[in-house]
Amino acid sequence: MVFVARAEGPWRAGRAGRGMGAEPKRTEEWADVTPDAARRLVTAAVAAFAERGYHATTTRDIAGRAGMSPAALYIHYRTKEDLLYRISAIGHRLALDLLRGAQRPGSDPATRLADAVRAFVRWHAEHHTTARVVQYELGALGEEHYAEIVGLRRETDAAIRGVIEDGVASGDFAVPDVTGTTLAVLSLCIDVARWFNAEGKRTPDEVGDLYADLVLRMVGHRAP
Amino acid sequence: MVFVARAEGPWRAGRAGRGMGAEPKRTEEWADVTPDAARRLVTAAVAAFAERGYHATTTRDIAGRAGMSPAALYIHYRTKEDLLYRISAIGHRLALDLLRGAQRPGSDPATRLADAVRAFVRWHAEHHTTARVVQYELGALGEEHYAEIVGLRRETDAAIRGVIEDGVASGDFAVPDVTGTTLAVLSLCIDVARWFNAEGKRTPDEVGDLYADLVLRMVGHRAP
DNA sequence: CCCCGGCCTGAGCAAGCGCTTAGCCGCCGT
DNA sequence: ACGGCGGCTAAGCGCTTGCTCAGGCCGGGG
Repeated sequence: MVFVARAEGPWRAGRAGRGMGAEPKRTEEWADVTPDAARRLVTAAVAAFAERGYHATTTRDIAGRAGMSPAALYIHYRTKEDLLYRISAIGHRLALDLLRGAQRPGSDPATRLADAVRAFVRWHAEHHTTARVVQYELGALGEEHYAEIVGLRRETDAAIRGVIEDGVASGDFAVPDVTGTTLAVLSLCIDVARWFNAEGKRTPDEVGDLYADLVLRMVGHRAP
Repeated sequence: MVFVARAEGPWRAGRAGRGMGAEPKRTEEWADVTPDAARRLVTAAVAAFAERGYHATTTRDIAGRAGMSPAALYIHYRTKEDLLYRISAIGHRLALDLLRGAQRPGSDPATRLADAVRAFVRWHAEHHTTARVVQYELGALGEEHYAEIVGLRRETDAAIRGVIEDGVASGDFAVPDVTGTTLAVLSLCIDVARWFNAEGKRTPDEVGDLYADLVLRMVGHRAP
C-alpha cells in the first residue's frame, strides 16, 4: 500500500494532467456528469476515497488531483459529503441496472443467476475503486442520503433473492435458507471490491466466471 | 453532593460509567490487557472505530467513552495508531488461533473445513465490532505494523488453503481453482463482520452453521 | 465597445485535530 | 511521617480541516 506521491506543483498531486484515453470504461462511467470540471472532480474523489477512505481524504487532495484549487470544488458540489453521495448514487444505480440487465427473460433460473452474478462480480472487479467507495464508504453519508441509498441496496437484494426463489420453486435449486443464502451470495460478490487487485493475475472476467460457478454450487444446482 | 465526583467530569460522552458484567465474552477478549485503564481504552476504541471508522474517531471520543480525559490515552498508548495496532494484532491472533484450534487432527477434510469455518464465522458474528475494526481498518495502520498484520493474514489464508488442498488430494472435494476458492471462502467469512447485526434475528451459531454448509457446497463436497 | 455570467483563484476563518506539558493526587514501602 | 511514583487532569500548542468570500479572467450578446 503506497503512500501517494507528494505534490509536484502547488496543486496536482502526481497524475499527468491530460485526460488521455487510457481508461475508456472509466471515462464512460461518469459520462453524464457535466461540466468537464465536475467530472474530473468525481474521478479524483473516487480515486482518493478508494485509496484512503472518505474521512482520510481532504478536499485539498481531491481538488489537487483534479488540477484545481481547493475552492473550485465548491462551485460544483455543495459539500464533500455531497460529492460522496453523487458517486454512491450513480454507482449503486449502475450496479443494479447491470445485475438486472444481465438476466435474459426467457432463460432458466440457473442461467439467470449465473449471468447476474457474473456481471455483478465483473463490475466490482473492473471498477474496484468505484465499487470500494460505493460499498464501503456509505457509513459516511448523511442520514437522508444514506436512507436513499439503502433503498437501492434493498432493490439489489430483492433482485438476487427473486432468482433464487424462482430456482427453488422450479426445483432447480436446493436451498434450505433463501434469505441467508441471498445474503451470503451478495456478500461474496460485494467483497470482491475489497480484495481485487488490478495488478494481480486474475482478470475481472475470470473472477466473474469463478464466482458464477461457486454461487451455483451454493444454491445446490447440479452441474450439467 | 455538589462535589459531583470526579467520575462525572465534562468529558465522558454518554454511556453509563459502570463496568458490571453485562458482556462476559467481550471482557474476556481483552483479558490480558493491563492495567484496567488500558483495557477500558481498548474496548472504548473498538466501539468507536467500529461505529465510525478509525479516521472519523477522535482521541477525545475514545478517552470520553473510557471515562477519562483526552491526555490519559497517551499514558497507555504512544499514539492513536498504536491503539489500533494493538487491537488489530490481538484480534488477528485470536481469530487465527480459533480457526486452527477448531480443527480436530484426526477428522476428515470436510469436517475440519466445516469446523474451521463455523468457528471463524461465529467469531466474526459474535464479536462483530472487534472484527469490523480488525478486518476493515487495517489500511490505517502504519507501514511496519501493516506488514506485520499482513503476515498473520497470510497464515490465516494458508490454514484454509491447507484444508481445501487436503480435501482435493483425498478426493473428498472437487475444486477446479484452489487459490480462487480459498480466497472466496475467506472473503465470505470475513464479510460477516460487515453485515452482521446483533439486533437481527440470526444468532452467531446459526450463521456459523449456515456458512459451514455453504462452504462445503462450494468445495463440491457431497452431503452425507 | 462593454458588461454579464460562468468558472476559477488567493487568502483566510473558525473549529477541531493529535499530541505535549506542568503539575496534582493518593497509594506504596520504609 | 514522608518521599517517590504511577495514574491522572487542565490547559493549550501547532497544525490541518471543511468551507467562504472578494475578486480576476475570458468568451459571447447587445
